[in-house]
Parts: sequence; structure tokens; C-alpha cells
Amino acid sequence: MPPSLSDRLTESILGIIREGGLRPGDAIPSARELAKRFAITTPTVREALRKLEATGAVEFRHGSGTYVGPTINNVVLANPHRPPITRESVLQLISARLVIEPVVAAQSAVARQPENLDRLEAAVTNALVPPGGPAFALNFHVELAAASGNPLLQEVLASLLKVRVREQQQIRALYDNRERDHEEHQAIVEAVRAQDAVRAERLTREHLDNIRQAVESAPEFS
Amino acid sequence: MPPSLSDRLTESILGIIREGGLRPGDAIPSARELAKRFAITTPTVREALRKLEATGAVEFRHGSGTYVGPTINNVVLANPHRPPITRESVLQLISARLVIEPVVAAQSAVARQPENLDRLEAAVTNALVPPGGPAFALNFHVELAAASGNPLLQEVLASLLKVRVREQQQIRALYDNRERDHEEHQAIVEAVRAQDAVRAERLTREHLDNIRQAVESAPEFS
DNA sequence: TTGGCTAAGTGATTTAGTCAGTTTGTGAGT
DNA sequence: ACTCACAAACTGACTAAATCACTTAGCCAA
Repeated sequence: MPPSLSDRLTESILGIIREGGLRPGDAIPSARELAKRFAITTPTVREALRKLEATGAVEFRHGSGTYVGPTINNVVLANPHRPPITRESVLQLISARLVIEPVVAAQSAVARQPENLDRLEAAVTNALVPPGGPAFALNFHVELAAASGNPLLQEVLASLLKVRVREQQQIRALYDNRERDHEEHQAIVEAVRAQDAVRAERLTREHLDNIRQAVESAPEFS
Repeated sequence: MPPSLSDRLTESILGIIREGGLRPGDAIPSARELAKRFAITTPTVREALRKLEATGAVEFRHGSGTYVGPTINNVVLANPHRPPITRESVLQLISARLVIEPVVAAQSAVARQPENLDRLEAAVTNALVPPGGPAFALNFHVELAAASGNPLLQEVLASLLKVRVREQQQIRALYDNRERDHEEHQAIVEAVRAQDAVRAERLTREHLDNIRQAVESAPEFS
């Protein structure tokens, strides 16, 4: 089964982006322009662009243009069409994080890189901004993975945590533990800064265990 | 900015699939049927379906129909539009796996579940089938994660390893270590079966370290 | 300088149709 | 009764030519 025209088109458009050295935020040629260039019609171009949109490779801005998306260089992604959250899936998520995050924290402690530590600090302080604040607040757990120096680990954690944002408000409404979170985050940062991998790992495990207990003790949510 | 018609449409189609209890492989209504049902036109429906196709939520079969895809219930995905492989990205991948997989193996050892162990055994033996064999061969490392009992860990590993298939042939051509792999896989399985988490973790780390050394000592590839 | 208007460019969607595969059932031939 | 060939009927793939909606930039007047 030969790849469809739409498939080849997505590859061609990605080629335009990559060979052109375009980065997230840059504009790509308009749909009409692409249609003319490939000698096809606009609906076909739009199908290809929609596929790229689904994976965050491009973004549409009505009336303005089409732009390179933030996750075009990602290797793994959070499924934008993932199933709705259930209590079970939340606990599964925390279990998975309990396996992965402590060793990632340990890795960050040994691979300490000054510039990433700064971002980690910022994430800790951002955590105390009131809800409704800027949406681009750094996420502590994602930055903790970023401090490992391996962008893949950051992607994995970011993808896993994107699931959470849907229900973040619900959980916070049930159990607002932001102050406690903040203290525990700060302790982890100190361990990472001290390059104490064992302590960073233990503190992260305890931190996530606390979160799990909070969720387990919370009543049902939709 | 209100969600576009296309966005709402993808959600509606997902609703049809989920409320209808459809599972991967099942057929969904034809594009014309969906267009009629939502009182819109087929190009619009196709855009929405293409978005779902990009994430593996649906699959097209020309002349036959549209079907529910294999990854519709995934939380994380391998980016189908990921950037081309480089030597650096391969080493990054192995580094990330070196962080994650050993603890996952340890988790599988403690969470031992008989039925998953059977699949793990099958994956080990499948590894020796000659190249060109069935494409649906179980992957040892994915099944090792599946044995942890947490489907999220399986998804993460499967997504990370999907990157590898593109270059798998290249690596194998440069350094065919299937027999050695097989021995090491078998040793890991035995540790898991014995519920020896510490040994499973150590063996997995050593195994990945060997792979890393093989890649590092290999000459450049495109 | 500021404000509002306008025109060009862009995405969003429609309408109507053709082409190209797949599936299924029917009927002729055995 | 069985089998094979073939013809609908259904499906996705794509085209063609518009119109609507939104954004941006420029211009002009207050």
C-alpha cells in the first residue's frame, strides 16, 4: 500500500520547515501558496497540515497564517486525544511517576548543570503564584527532569504531566497542598544542588508518595 | 479563541467511538455518513479524521472504510513526525533508557504477574527469529515494562523504542549482537522470575551499557 | 500622535463532482 | 450444489471554484 498523497505531503512540508531552518513560532507558507507549489488543491494541503497540527508540528492562527509549533522536534508526545481521566488512571500515572521520577532526580543531581538549576529555582518559586496566573509557569517536575541534561527525559515527564493539567484544578480544590509541595520541592532542589543523588532520589519518592496518599484519600471525582 | 469546528468535530468523533464502545479494528461511520450526521461537508470531516489519524486514533483503508486505530487509548505517543535520527539523538535515547529501564525492570521483578511473564518469555525467543520475520514480534524491552503491571510504563518504553526501529537495521548491520542480546535478555528474565529486583536492575543496566558501547564504537551513520 | 477605516492576505468552510480502490452479492457456467 | 467472474454499491482520495471570517498593515483624517 503506497503512502497516500497526504502522507507524502506532510513529509514534504516538514522538509520545507527543516531545510529552511524554521523554528517554533516561525511562519510557514500559506495553504494557498503550498497548494500552488505542489500543484494540488487547498483541501488536500489542509489535510496534511491538520495531521501536523495534531502532533504540535504546526499551529493555525485564523486570518494570520500557519506557524511552526512548539513540539515539532519532540520524540514523544502527550496524546492530544487521550481518553478522559478516571480515578484509576490518575493512580496509574502516579505509580508510573513513582518509578521514573526518583531516578531522574538522582540523575539530575549527578549531572548538575548551573543554567538548569536556575530554571529549577524559578519553577519552585513559580509554584506559589496564585491560580489564574501566567499559564507558562514552569513546572517543577518537568524542570527537575530537564536538569538531568537529557531532553528526552524532559519530554517524557512533560508528556506524562500534561495529562494532569486537565484535573489539576479538581485535585487542588479537594486538597490544596501547595505550601507543603513548595517545601518538599525546595528540599529536593537543595539535594540536587548538593549533588546528593541518594537524598534527591529519596526525597522525590517521598514527595510523590505524599501526593499519592492525598489522591487516594480524596473522594471520587468524575 | 473558541475551538474551531474541526476541533469540536474530532471530539465528537471520539465521542462516537467511545460511547459506542468501539475498540481498535472496529469500523467507524464513513466520512459521508459523518458529514450528513453533523450537517457539514466531507472535506471538513476529513480534516478532523486526519488529525485523529496522526495520533493513531483512527486508520484509513482506501475503498474499505475508516477504522479505530491501535493507539486510541494511549496517553503518550511516539511522535510520527519526529526529526531524523542523528548519532547524538541515538546516544541521548540510550542515556534516557539507562535511567528509566533499570528501575522499570526492578519494578517488574517485584510486581511479577504470571501472564506477563509468559509474554516476556515469548519476546525473548522471538528475538532470535531471523530478520524479515513477522513484523509484530514482541519487543523484549517493551514487554519487560509491561510486566511491571503499569500500562503507562509500557507506553513510555514503546514510544521511546519506536524511534529505534528506523535505524535498527543500520545498527544491526554494523554490529550484530543478537546472540549476546539474547543471553542477557534471558538473564534478566530469570532475575525477574526470581523476584530479585536488585539483580534485575543491575543486569538491565549492564545490558544497556553494552548496547551503548556498541553504538559508541560504531562508525558514523547518516 | 492617535484613531478608525480600508484593503490585502490568510485560514475556515462550503458545494459539487470525479477518480480509485474494496466488498458483496448475483448469476452463469461447471 | 459449487465456483468463479463480474457488476453494482459503498468507501476513501482528490479536484475545482467559490464564499465567509479573521488578522494585519497601511493610509488617512482628526
